[in-house]
Amino acid sequence: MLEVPGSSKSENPSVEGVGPLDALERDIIAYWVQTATLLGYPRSVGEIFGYIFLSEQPVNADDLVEHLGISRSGAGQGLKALLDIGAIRPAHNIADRRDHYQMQSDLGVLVKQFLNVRVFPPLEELRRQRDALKETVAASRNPHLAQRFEKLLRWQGKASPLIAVLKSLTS
Amino acid sequence: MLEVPGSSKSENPSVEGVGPLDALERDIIAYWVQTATLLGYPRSVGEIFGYIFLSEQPVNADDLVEHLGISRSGAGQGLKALLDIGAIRPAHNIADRRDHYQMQSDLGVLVKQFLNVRVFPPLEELRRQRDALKETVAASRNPHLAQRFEKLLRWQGKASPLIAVLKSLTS
DNA sequence: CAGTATTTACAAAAATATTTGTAAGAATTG
DNA sequence: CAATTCTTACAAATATTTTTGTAAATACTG
Repeated sequence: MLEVPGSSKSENPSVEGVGPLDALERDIIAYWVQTATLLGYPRSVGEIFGYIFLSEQPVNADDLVEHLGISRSGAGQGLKALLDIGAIRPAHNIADRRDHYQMQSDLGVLVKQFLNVRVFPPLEELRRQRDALKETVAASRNPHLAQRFEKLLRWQGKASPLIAVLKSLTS
Repeated sequence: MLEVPGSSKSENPSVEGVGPLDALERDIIAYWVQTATLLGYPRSVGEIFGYIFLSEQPVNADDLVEHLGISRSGAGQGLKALLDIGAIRPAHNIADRRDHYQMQSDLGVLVKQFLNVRVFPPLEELRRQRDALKETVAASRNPHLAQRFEKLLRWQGKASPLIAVLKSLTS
């Protein structure tokens, strides 16, 4: 499923293309797959990022198809997902019409975009819903529910400093 | 799929058991389902927590089967998952042999257990893998890979203050 | 300690998410 | 601006996760 990125056969002395370097590269990709999984991304996204992390040159979708054995559309979608969170960035001025990408070396950009795209929007959606429920609970004149929501809002209050820390990373 | 928790028919004046209070309760459970999803838990876990959040009395697995329309084993597994992260706690001294649970009102306990059970272990596993890869990369004498790992470790350095903040919540 | 009730473990079924293949849409080049 | 290449969108196929049902294990009661 995984081939050697970046280096051509001539640079890789291992027999049958399954030498020590390949094993290391597989392990590194597996590491990124785990990282992606932890962040809620599918395996393929981790593989793609791993491949780009390994590759010395900017990478295009067809490289991924060829070396990771995934479909063209899977490659496209994965690249889009990584671009969305700023994990990779377009590499310009390449003598090839196809879009090429390379690793985003600025961690700040990655964290910022990830928070803005993947963390804050669902969090704000939850806050919106919570606010709406709070109104309805108040109107319901149900003392038990009112008490539960008091607790919920106290929780929210305690959590907000932490969210503020994250927000500060965004600026 | 959802029935009215806590309150018996006599307390609930709505016709056919589908009055305004029921709608609100469904919405509140839906809120917790979304929260659970955000944290990587399946729908059922969110429903169970929502039901316990709503319920005035401690809840047992059969209550969940009856009111949420889930299977007995699903109820058991969901309760276990919630117990693991400290979202609910056992309610003792109940005149019933079955295990009863209620909402964990101490947010501190919840955050602490959640971090210890769900966040830190996979993070440490990644660190372990990263350290192992670092060794292998150093041994490989591949300058490009070495450079990539330098960057990775610099990233790790920048992220560690944030992890330290989380760790401090654990104490 | 025998009998019953409850919980846990695990394989099968169902539901959900991911990946793929194809076709339509843009963009680029000559 | 026609032809070609590349990308995007979306339905079908595949893979994975979640839920269920049953059976084994454990704990309680009389």
